[in-house]
Amino acid sequence: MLHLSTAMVQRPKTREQDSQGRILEVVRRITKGRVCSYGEVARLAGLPRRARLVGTILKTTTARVPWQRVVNAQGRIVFPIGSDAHRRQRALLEREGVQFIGARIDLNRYGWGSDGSLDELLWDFRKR
DNA sequence: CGGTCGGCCCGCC
DNA sequence: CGGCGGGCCGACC
Repeated sequence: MLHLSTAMVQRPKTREQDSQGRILEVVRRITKGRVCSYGEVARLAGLPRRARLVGTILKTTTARVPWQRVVNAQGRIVFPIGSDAHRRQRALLEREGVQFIGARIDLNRYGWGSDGSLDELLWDFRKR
């Protein structure tokens, strides 16, 4: 399991960097074959109501994180259907076993949190 | 189901 | 400092 300290190799100085670190840390932990919404990632990172920031960070970061596992609260890829980005994200998700119904993912089935690893995350955060 | 409307809050002019 | 818009969200029609 990834230890928290490994994700913080570069200690954040500003609040912005801190937020970014926390968000990327949560995204990194989303289990393969699961998805999580922007808003949920924000909440888990301790940044409620910052869904848009999650999007901004995923767009700009160069860090290798499983960005494809973040979708909107309706279980849909945010990129326009037909765009390269949309196809790319969908292909990555399908490759890890996530099924689509039309353009939608059933969050009750593939939403992160129904597989136990989320409990580990919360436990880790509580220990800090 | 799809469309709109605020609300959100920071990042970037 | 003031405005604007974003890989969003929930409520509502």
